[in-house]
Amino acid sequence: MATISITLPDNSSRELNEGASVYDLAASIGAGLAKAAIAGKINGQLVDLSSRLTDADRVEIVTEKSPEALEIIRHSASHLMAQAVKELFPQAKVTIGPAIETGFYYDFDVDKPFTPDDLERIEAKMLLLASADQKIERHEYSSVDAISMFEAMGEPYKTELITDLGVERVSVYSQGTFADLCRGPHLPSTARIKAFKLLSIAGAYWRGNEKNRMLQRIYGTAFVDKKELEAYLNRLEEAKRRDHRKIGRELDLFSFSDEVGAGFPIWHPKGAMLRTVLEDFERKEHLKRDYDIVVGPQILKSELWQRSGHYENYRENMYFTEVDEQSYGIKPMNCLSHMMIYKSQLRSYRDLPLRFFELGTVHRHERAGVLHGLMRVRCFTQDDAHILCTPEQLDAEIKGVISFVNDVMAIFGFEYEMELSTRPEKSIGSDSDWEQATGALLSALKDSGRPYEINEGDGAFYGPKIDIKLRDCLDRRWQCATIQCDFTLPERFDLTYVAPDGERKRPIMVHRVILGSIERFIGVLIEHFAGSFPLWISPVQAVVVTVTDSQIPYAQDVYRQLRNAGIRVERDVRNEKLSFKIREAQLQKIPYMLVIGDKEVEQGTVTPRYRDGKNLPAMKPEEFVDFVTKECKDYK
RNA sequence: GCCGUUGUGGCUCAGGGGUAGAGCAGCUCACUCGUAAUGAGCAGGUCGUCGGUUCGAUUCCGACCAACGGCUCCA
Repeated sequence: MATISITLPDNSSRELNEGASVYDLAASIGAGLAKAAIAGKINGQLVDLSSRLTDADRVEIVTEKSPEALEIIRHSASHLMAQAVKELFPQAKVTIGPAIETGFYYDFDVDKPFTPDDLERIEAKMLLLASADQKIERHEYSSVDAISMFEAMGEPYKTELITDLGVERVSVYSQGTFADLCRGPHLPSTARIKAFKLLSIAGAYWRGNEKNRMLQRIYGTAFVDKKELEAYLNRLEEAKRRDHRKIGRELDLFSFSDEVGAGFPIWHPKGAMLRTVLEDFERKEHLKRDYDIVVGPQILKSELWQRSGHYENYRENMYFTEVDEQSYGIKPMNCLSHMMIYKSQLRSYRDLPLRFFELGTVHRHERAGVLHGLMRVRCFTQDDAHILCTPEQLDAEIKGVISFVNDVMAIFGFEYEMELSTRPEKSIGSDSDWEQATGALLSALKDSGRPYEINEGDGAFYGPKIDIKLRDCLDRRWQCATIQCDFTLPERFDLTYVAPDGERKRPIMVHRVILGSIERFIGVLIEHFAGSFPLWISPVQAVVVTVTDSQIPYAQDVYRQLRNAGIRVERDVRNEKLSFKIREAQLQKIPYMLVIGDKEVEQGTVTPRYRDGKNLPAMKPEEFVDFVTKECKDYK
């Protein structure tokens, strides 16, 4: 019999009989590997274990430990779920069911939406089908045959998919009585799906288009083993515990009220203090980097919004009001007053770059279904700036913004990722504008030395942009900072500067935020720190607690002294046991509890207890002031 | 905006066609206490809003509002 030669990742080679599969290769290496194998990679291409090898292939065995394993397991789990649904609800039409970052989902077209009870039944069925050890087999068909096959099965979505694929041949994976159009690869058997859980039901549009029919989506997750599944489910629980809406209420930071209106947070004293600290920080950091602080009005004449194009493109999201027969638009963005400040005088190239910074509060009428705590609101404050510069300066300005973002994220301890979005199909501006701006963004990204991704065609119609997504301690990503180049506004408002040669030229405008919105950023901070904010941003940094009533006069003195020194201190001189007061301060996540008993009164000291339970040595109140001041200066 | 779920005192939740309960929080009193809950008593709700069915609705039905999980959109 003829043999073929296969090269392994370590560059060693093996001889196998012609027609051997990936599995045969694994088996020839070792029984253990054959058992652990779940798929293969032939010349870099993921394939099933049953795939045939040809001479001179480079082959890698994918096991549960491989990075690709999870995706395959989840994809197979989604097929298993579809099979379970079809068995329990034969009238359900299957559509698509991919693996996603946190698990998998499958969309079904059903007359009656699934209920939580259904979810349990489906999961139970899946367990049964998994343990049945059904072989998962791949078959290839011509598209024509596949279409008539799925037609016969009464699966119109599948035939639509095949038609749209526009290819000659498609692959179909089957297990038991269930068959699904799929590229693969998959596990060799359903028994290999060992740890999964269905999580939730949701509506989702067919092909993500809201004009299409709404399908019923079931989300689930799957892992290589039960232990990892448990770990993930625990992480979900932890996220629930850290939910900023819950902690926001517990720490009395903010609230929402039906009477005020959906999406309009009201900031309680402690939340407002937290904001104030962040805003002061921002002003300081912007001034350091040669930004000018500006302030514009909350409402501007509607004519101005017409000129900017917002009226045409953004009207649904805007609030309007009319006074003295004059229509005004409540600003959804801060750019217009910044434009007008630029235009208030003749600008020379010597004036540029101009960097206008505003903690601008904007109102946007977001669709009702998208509101989410502080993460998505209808009234929020952006740390917004518009940089107006010459084309030659663009490069340095973008780099400056990225290094600004980098500095700020380091202070808060966030990791982040960057994405460049390039020219979309519908866009304005010349080719050279786009080339230059995209080039500037790209070069700044390369310069940053950090990994970045490119989203082809995902930019705004008015210019390319960099989105920055920070990662919190649970590895979730949040869009906060963005840097956008804008060709429209300078054009529409006819912004110019006088160039060295005396010619009028058009400046380039960069729109950027660092934290994004104060609201969202605070939401992220709350979840990241689970409410235990670093000392420098804690709304309450310390609380003076007395052991008994006899220490009250001294405690009042200490409180006054710290307040006067600018420490955000509270006092708890209630007639309660110390342990009770400690507990309350602990639940409020106050960094320092300054315990005052007879000993402290005698010595004129306080004994700070940190919220981790450890005491600092007793110290004079002024020493504590120095300590906190120093820590805050270092952004601790 | 769309699909689904939910809406009972400040918070967490129980209950259910005959106008409502618990714990915590609050208030009062006693205890004067050294690092995560001292005890006792008191008070607090037109059961999201508006309609309908009914002798009678907080409970059943409908509409609206809001929240929650998603979709779409986004800082």
